[in-house]
Amino acid sequence: MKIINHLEEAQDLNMQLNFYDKEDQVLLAVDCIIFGFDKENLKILLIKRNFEPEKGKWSLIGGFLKKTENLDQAAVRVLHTLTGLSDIYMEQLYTHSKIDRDPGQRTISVSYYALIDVESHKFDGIQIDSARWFELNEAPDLIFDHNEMIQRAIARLRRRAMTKPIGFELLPEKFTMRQLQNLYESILDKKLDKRNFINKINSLDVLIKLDEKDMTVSRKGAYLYVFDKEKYNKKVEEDGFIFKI
Amino acid sequence: MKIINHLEEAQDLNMQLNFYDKEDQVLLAVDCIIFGFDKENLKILLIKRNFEPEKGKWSLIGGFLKKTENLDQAAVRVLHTLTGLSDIYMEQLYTHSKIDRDPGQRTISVSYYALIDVESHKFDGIQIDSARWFELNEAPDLIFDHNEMIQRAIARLRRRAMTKPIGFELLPEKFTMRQLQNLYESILDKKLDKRNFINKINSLDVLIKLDEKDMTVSRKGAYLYVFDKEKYNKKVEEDGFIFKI
DNA sequence: CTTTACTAGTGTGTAAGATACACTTTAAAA
DNA sequence: TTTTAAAGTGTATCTTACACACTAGTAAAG
Repeated sequence: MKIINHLEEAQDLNMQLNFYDKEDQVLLAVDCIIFGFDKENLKILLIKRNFEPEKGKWSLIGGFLKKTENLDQAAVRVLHTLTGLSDIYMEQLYTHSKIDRDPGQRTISVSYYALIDVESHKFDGIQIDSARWFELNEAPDLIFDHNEMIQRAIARLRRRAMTKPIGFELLPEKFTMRQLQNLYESILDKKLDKRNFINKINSLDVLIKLDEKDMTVSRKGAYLYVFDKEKYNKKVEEDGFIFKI
Repeated sequence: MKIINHLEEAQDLNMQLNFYDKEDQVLLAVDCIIFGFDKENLKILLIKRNFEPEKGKWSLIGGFLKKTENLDQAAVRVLHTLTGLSDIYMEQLYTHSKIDRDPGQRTISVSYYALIDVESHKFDGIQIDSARWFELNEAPDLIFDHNEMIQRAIARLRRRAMTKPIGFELLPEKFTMRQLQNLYESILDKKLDKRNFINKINSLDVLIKLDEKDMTVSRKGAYLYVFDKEKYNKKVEEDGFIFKI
């Protein structure tokens, strides 16, 4: 009967599915969408490829997974190798597998996004001559499916930033309310009301206001704040607190 | 100087990263977390492995990616081959790459979750003798990192169900308000207030109330509804509507 | 035919949170 | 001392979330 046939068939296919074929091995790549914030605007770091295929075109930073590491480690290694950066917030995004996404060879790529504060890392070696920061809406056309990866990364960053305190990864340790607001305005791509924003942030009660001012922007000077990570973690553990902007 | 050295080093490594090695090719698997709802409870479908390694243990449904398909296609194929199901909602979740996750061989696995209505698919061939539905909290210990995959899937389902109308994938085409509420209570694992739930759903204005009752549960009978997908899509496009429970 | 039993169905008041909105303060520079 | 430019601050109103309890309808039992 149909079900029995299907059953036998399924068990056969089970075997087929699981007796693998060396032929079906693939190359796994990791590509990093690196977001940076320079107190004004949200940017992404791109490099001009100095190797084939697509030499001379702009692309994300990427590399291949090695047998001796997992994907998170590969992402960290790739980022470090090409930019000198380490100890950076990274998160896996999505795995891209269109058959001809890399015309040279069958490659599946796992995208990661990273968040860094541009100013604090200015001299970490990001000045590979071929690397450059681009405004989100001024990024050039990229190779393969890298544009799609960036779109996904932006969407994810937007969602995450609304419910997790990942924004602070993009700011220096000490920051002003205005910088924090600029950051959220960049991420969400819309203007926010100054008073409402400050009221909301203060009601979350996870920032420490310092007795110190940033005098570089205004005459009056703006108080500096730091994110109180311990307090935040404690609130999350104890009351299931959600950081909600 | 440091930066110049780093620059040269980086370009060298660029080459290293991109002159790939056949040695670094890996097997890519796909594993499916299949959620089902039977008008009462949320369940997952597991199979007892009839092949090594870990023969006899429970696991998710899975298989290997072939050179001729992308990951979405592989997930659809694996699901269809092992259960007979087709035309099912699926979404990519996460890529698992711990080095020893599969003790037999280096395998990276991409997890997908699928949503189906158990009743409507009772005779689609899910009765492979070794497959069974489990309540979420009664699932046995699974092989490899499959438990972790399920936890991630539950978390994702919870978040998605709050902002996208994917819940309807788990219900028959026609359903009662009580079934819809049961579904959300199962997904969120908490009781909801009947009146508030109905008020909220009605305010979303994407259901059509039929002139037809389900008489199987109560004497009075409960009106049946269908999800108006066209109306929903139109609202999303025109006003950026968000389905928010 | 009447009663019983069982689930479906319905509306409002209150509290909390979101939003809109404009003037005063501060300190450096002119 | 005046000017300038950004920082900082509070309240009223609207909207949304939540708590809450009784009536309606039908089939089955007596």
